[in-house]
Amino acid sequence: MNEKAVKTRFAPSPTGALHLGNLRTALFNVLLARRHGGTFLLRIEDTDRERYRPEAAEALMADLRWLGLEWDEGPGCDGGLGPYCQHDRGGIYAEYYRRLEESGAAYSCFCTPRELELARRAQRAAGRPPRYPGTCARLSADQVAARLEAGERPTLRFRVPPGREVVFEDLVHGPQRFATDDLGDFVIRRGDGTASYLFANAVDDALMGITHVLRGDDHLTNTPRQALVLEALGLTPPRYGHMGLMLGHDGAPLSKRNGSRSVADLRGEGFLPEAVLNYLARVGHAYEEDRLLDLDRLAAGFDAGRLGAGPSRFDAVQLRRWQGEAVQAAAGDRLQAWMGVDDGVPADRIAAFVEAIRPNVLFPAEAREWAEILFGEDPPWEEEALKAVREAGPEMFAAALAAVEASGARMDAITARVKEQTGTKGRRLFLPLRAALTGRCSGPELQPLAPLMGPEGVARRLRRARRVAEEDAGESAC
RNA sequence: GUCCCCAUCGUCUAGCCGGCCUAGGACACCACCCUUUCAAGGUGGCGACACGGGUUCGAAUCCCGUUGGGGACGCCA
Repeated sequence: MNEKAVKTRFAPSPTGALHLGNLRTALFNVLLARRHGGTFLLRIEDTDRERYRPEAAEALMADLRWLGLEWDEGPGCDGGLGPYCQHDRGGIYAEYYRRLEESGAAYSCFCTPRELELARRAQRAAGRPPRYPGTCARLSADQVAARLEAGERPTLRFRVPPGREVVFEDLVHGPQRFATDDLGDFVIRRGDGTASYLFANAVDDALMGITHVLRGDDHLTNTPRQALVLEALGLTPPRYGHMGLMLGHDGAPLSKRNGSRSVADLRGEGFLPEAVLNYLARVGHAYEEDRLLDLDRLAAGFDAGRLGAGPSRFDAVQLRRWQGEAVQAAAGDRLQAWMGVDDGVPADRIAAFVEAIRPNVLFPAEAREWAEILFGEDPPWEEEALKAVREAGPEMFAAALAAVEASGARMDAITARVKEQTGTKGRRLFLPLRAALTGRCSGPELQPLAPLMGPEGVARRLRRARRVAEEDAGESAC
């Protein structure tokens, strides 16, 4: 792309939570703008009063901010081309509707939803494509006036010119060509006077100076309609790039059932924004670098020409992989806040605690489990751990206890003593100790864990293990 | 039904104008190494050009068809 000023946008409709699929298109538009030093605009497409949810727009913006996807222009960030909520743009649209009506490019349609539905059903049944039959396309001015007089509330329909071809160059698909004869006349203004998507979205892109739009493949066939509207208005359309949709892990459209989650869900689970971003940036786009990249580097490596045309599937395993990278890379104090273990970990040991468990946790919930294991009074046993302790026998823990009395909570002293007195080594040495101290067979390195628990904590756990091992010995003796 | 899009390892993908591909990487998986445990790390392995025709000296790469998936055809966006 060599255009001077690239301007992209994200234009969600506030009908619900921001989901992974939408977020990905937002991300790519941010990346494209940043890559070229351009601007990224946010526009709220809230023309549908039926589905509009007032809190959704705020939530959406909060989600974008959480991810670091700030907009250069949009709500709360006036660039002189607002307003940026379509609900507030009715006055602007009115002028363009007037022009379309005047030139005959649009006409009033009095068909009711019921009639239209019936017509569509009949067409389908007859094996024909369901398209507006043109019932109102040739109403005379008098007829229209009379029906308006009678109180009918028509929609405004765009008159698709017959026998033409609309051609455009898609950023990811290359040259595209559509016959207007395959397009039915479509509604550009609802009966209640609000603007429909096909109209508002296209007009606003042009009015707001958008140069590039990256959107889902599902919009590819909308493009010729939008191009026609803009052409009739003498406005310049942006260049479009339609990327393959992100599907669920089963290949079906993304839904709750097959992996789709909202940004709010992800945040609630403890996903780090950079993990989400790094994952999504690689779905439908490839990076040379397969390590965690910040937004600037993600932008630097972004190339709209490398966007995939084919669909891709959501994969939770890969998302988790990036989460792992993000946790390892995060600064200690941020991780501390993220873990939220201030209540369960003594203040003077919290920093060391964070570093000790960092390699072994993906989510705050796991951090809290480790806090409970290390600092709780009576941490729970895992079955395998209990087994390991019983098999080890009480002598091992007695020896460990002696080491703690002599040298404190030091793993090296403990293992040396136990090895010396019982002759165990390797897995048979470490596993029972790990089990005794943590109640688990796997986890963070023991070396830094012991000092965190302190001599008292270590001793208490060793006594508990010895007791359990003794009970077991007694039982077997019977 | 009409129109449109897509098709490389299990997943994300590299492969853009055909030869440098006995198809590369990452994640996952498996094995080994390392570490007196688990994990991390290191090394290696498993593993794909949907199918059928063309074009060509030569095709994953170009063309056609088949199959499969997706989308649009809404007073949703």
